[in-house]
Amino acid sequence: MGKNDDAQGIGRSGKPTINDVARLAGVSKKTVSRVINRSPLLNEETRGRVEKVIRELGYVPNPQARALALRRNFLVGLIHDNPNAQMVLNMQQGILEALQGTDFAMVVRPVDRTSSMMLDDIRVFIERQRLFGVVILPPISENDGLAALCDELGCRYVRMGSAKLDDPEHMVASNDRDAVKEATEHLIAQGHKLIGLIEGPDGFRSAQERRRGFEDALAAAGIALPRSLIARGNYTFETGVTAANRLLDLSPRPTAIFASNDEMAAGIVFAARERGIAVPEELSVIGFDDTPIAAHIWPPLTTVRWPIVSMARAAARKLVGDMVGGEAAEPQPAELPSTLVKRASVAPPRG
Amino acid sequence: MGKNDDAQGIGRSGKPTINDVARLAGVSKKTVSRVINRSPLLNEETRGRVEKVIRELGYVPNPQARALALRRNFLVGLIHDNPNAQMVLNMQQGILEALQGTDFAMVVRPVDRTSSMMLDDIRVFIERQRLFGVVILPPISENDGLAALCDELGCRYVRMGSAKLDDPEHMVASNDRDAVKEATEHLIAQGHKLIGLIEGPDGFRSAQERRRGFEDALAAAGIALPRSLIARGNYTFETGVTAANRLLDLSPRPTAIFASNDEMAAGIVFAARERGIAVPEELSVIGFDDTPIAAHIWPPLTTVRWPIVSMARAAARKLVGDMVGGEAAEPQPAELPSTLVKRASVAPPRG
DNA sequence: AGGCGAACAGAAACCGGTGTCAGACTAGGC
DNA sequence: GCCTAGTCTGACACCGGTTTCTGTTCGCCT
Repeated sequence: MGKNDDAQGIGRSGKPTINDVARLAGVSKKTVSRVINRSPLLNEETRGRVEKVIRELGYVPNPQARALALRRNFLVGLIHDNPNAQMVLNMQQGILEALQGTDFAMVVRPVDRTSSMMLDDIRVFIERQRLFGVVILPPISENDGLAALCDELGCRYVRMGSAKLDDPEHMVASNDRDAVKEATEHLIAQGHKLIGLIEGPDGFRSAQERRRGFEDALAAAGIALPRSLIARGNYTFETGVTAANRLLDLSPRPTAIFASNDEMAAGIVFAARERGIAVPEELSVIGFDDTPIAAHIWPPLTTVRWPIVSMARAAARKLVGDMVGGEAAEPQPAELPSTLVKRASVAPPRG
Repeated sequence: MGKNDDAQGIGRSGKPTINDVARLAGVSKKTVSRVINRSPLLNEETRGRVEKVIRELGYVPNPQARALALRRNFLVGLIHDNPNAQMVLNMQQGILEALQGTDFAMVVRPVDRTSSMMLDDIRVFIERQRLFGVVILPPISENDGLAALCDELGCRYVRMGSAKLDDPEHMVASNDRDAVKEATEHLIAQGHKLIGLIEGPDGFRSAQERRRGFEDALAAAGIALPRSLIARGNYTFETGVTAANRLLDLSPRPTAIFASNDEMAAGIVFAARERGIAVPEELSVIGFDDTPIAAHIWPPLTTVRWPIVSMARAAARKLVGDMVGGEAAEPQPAELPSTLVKRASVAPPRG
């Protein structure tokens, strides 16, 4: 259609504005705005014409102006308080994949769960940046106060976690319990009967779910689980070493140990090595997460692969889904499967 | 709707605006703006009065409005293309520490160095978000085209790297060469004479610097360095295994190997373990970076601690330094020292 | 014919700050 | 006392969108 009718092209001094688009398309600003914001009451023919001009001009709406007018920034926040760098980075990757090609960017916000100012800090963060939404990583995703804060601020949120909560709209979870049950059954199938557990910190949903999966498998096999075979760590390598030492002091000694994450599983291998206990010949080990360290120690760890990149992608899509067209708009799953990865840290018990 | 011109406090419906401050302080918007932006031509008495009102109201300028008016967002970007999650996360931590208490937030942008669209993607990223500045991580920090792009876009930048470049204004570096020299001297002091090197990828400044430090130490000790003792990896665990296997096939076999980063050093330990070679009794290993994996494998790795958190903090302060008051405004160093961390992967050679 | 709603134009206000420039007010020189 | 320079301040336009409001045109219904 007619373009450079009367006025020149675009203002000489930079990128095209909404006025340029309106003028060249022969419509009003408001109509262009309707196109951008996918208003439903719009003639298809008009929409097409405007979109054509937008494409030709390479017009991109100024995010700052939109943020000001809409009182909402096109930013999704990533809130985490996580000791595991690989996990956080994988989450970032998943979110960025989902945001690829949209107008959204990601801002990262690590927080300190132990600080009394935490919720206030997050409040300031969300308000100041006028975040569109946030993805909340475990373990802090289990903090209901934070979810309530998001609701109060009108900030969308998706919590990531290890088990489905009541509200699938705000949740992306994995099925840790089933996966750990499967992993434990793998140990049992190898002939292990004296199996230790290093569980995660008290109050963590993931720790609870994984412990339950462990107990499920033992119960199903009719194997007793004395308290003494359960130790607790806080998901760090060092506490894994400590907990492993406690279990390895037992007599009779367990022939296998499941750890609630890979860091602690690496701690088991480390502690065993210090004591001259051979893995997997004298001690089988299974971890959880499948972080790089699992494959990079000797022996490589059998572990449960936690689909965090997919989970993060799903979470981000769930957040921005209805703001963008196409594939992202389709409903995102609330649960993704974890799978057992068999490597070299498991063998049948001796004797 | 909702405006209350009367002398009441603030509109009940939200946070105080610059107009509220102006009205209560009995000055104009512009004067408040001058206070916020630390304008020098301002009566001290007026400034004090306005600051008092700002404090009482808890007023915080709206970042979106400022971004629109200034055509510049209060965001610093982190650009990286890095395989090492721990390093990236440490960088994020350092940057966030420096940004703590300022008006700035951080947005993260991983890029694909191999993509031909990379520079275009980054251009769009910087322009769209109107970034105040970016911190560029190695190895992509060595890309001069990217620095030129930032200059063109009027976006401040700080490159992080392993050696000082010409321009200390845009650089925060470590002294890898000296640190590796010291690490290698440590091996030599233990009595090693047949020392292998697994260097990083071709074209990486860090790889080059670390190799030079290695060569420096050998040359100073009068030890020859045949080509065969040098293998190359690309900073991943897997290539470390491959390179180590090549070196361990040699006869005579090296009694020590220095790897240009910890991932590859972990690969050496892994490969040695596969072959039944005891570390450190039969093979000493030194890595670089001091990532968690260094302390979490057996034996714990002697390595060079790379001060990336401090470097990132310095980089971010250098970026925003003159925008905020206080300590951050003081000039930031262009070089920070790496230090040798002695652990258990080094021992005197046998015999 | 008159009525009605959909689709859009155009103007103006607004979001919450910042730049420009003119004017007021003070101090010093004659 | 008058003029000039320099210091401080405020009115107003502006950044680039969105929203509100009043029309206007057109097609369709009764």
